Amino acid sequence: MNLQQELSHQVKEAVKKIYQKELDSVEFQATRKEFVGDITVVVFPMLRVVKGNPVQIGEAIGDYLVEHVEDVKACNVVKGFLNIEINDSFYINFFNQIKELSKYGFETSKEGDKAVMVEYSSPNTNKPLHLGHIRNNLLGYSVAEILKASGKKVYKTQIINDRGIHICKSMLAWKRFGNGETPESTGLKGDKLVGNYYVKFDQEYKKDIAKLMSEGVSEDDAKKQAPIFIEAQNMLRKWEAGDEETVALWEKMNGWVYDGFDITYKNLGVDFDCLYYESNTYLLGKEFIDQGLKTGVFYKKDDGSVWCDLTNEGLDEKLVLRADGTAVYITQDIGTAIQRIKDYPDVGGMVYTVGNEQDYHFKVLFLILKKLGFDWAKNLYHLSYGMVDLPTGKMKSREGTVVDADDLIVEMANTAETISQELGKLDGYNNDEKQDLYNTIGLGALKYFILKVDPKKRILFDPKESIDFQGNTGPFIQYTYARIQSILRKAEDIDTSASIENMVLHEKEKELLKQVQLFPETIQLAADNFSPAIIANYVYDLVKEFNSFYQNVSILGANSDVEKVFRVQLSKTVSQVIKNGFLLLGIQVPERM
RNA sequence: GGUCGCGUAGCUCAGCUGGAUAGAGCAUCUGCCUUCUAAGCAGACGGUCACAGGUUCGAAUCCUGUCGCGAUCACCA
Repeated sequence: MNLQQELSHQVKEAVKKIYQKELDSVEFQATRKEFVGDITVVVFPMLRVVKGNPVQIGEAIGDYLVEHVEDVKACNVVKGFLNIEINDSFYINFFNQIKELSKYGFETSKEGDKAVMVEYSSPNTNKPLHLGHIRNNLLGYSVAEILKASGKKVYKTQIINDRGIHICKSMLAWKRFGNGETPESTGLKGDKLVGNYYVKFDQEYKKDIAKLMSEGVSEDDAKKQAPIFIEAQNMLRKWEAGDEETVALWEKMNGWVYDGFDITYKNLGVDFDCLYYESNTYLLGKEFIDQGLKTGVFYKKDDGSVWCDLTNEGLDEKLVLRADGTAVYITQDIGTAIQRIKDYPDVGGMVYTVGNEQDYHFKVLFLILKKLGFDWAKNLYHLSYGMVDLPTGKMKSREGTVVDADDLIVEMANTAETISQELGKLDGYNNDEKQDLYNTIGLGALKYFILKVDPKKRILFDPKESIDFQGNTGPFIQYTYARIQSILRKAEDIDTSASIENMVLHEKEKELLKQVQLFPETIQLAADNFSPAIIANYVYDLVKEFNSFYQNVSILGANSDVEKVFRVQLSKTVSQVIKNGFLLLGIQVPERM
């Protein structure tokens, strides 16, 4: 039983003894800084059961607690708030218990538990990754790590959109204008090279449209009649028919793109346990349409098209199979979801990391899967996130108004380098070590910048205003970690496992311990809400608290040996929590900076 | 037009599922490096929580409506 449960129980006992009334719950909150105490019981809700003056009731309960609960040192009542002071020994006991756990706060999955599959990234293979993909990747990766830490078994996956008209556009433009260029011949990253031809296609397409329109064709018709567009469609048909030359070209260019993506993923520090390719899954799902027709989940219109009526659920009617019998996007998604459960029978739920522009799509998809009767369908979650917009508006690959992922990563490291050199604290590091550090810091700044905001809020990114390295930022937190490591290097002779007894805690020490105590429940909260932002904000609060301690209390210069040992141990524990918290965000911490 | 999301300090964001005088960072201003790394600390300034109603002991938080911004409503993906 933890302290809050114990107090809750005792408050109920107090009410029973004093007022002969039963309380079904007790409301707690952290005591605000301006009042004396550590934890506060809110008396107001009790007034429904116990009639009387809240101050008097609070005082009566307080007296009872002081008498009956060992860890309660004293109580005071302000208005309807019963502030409880907890003995230092309680915090010290807690500290002795957790200080040597390397993964304090993390749960491990139990044998037989259902796993969660987290899908993220899922790019098209016709262009390089940009800042929008970065948000997707960081969110998906981090949520997967948080779920793991909360005690779930997790598979990270993605579905690679490797087929379709967009790929054919790049292929066609390369074929026509590429002169046999390759990543090797140009020195370009494969995804960049292919992306260039996607842009090239769009330019030619626009020329075709303009030409047709000058001949009096309407814009809509021109878009459909443009010769280069028609040729791209032909190419898609050839691909679907398995035309050897087309498939070979497709494989070659996709290969270039994958090589490029691999580098970006590696630099970003994200990974996957299994991959799905649309070229393998785009025909899936049709068999389940028949099944749904039989059970009445779907119905067929006269033209042969198949629909799902969701009007009772407040949505529209949704097409699930075209009149010509071909699959649409959602058909494929139905099939892929089912396929995944077949491939990984221990999976009991899935998380889809996809932008909020697809909110409606996933609402419909989940509803249909439920109607089809899959029991895991209730455990599907759309991790919907806001777009990353530029001051000029939306990013568009075709128009070149994107913040390229690789470029941004390099830029962040360069900024880190500039700042590091100005501060000049890296004597003794060789060039490789320095470059590593710049990457760690630059990436830390970028990742924290994106992950600290609530996923569902959109992010405005102004390339002209560089991402901060001070205040509520990744580097600020990394810096605190590095400072602690510096202390630990100087305190090598101190026994970090020695048990602490009979200490009087400094106010800053107690505040730190309270914050450390919150880590386990913070992980659970972040997992329940699929929100890395909760972890980011927690670590920030912890670090602020530590810095205040660090600046106001001397660690190595403590008055007594006991205090010195305790403070070193406390610093070490805090640094461990920082490191593990940041691990959940996919951010590394440096030994020096 | 229907549906969904968002609106908190000049800017960027917290605010734990209803609790005390709404908190941080950036920016501006004031102090603190002969003592553990100043990417830091201590402080000042800054608010009609979009607006209007409602629910109750109590609302930034829950409900309704209005306004603003965004997304979505394809036999596209």
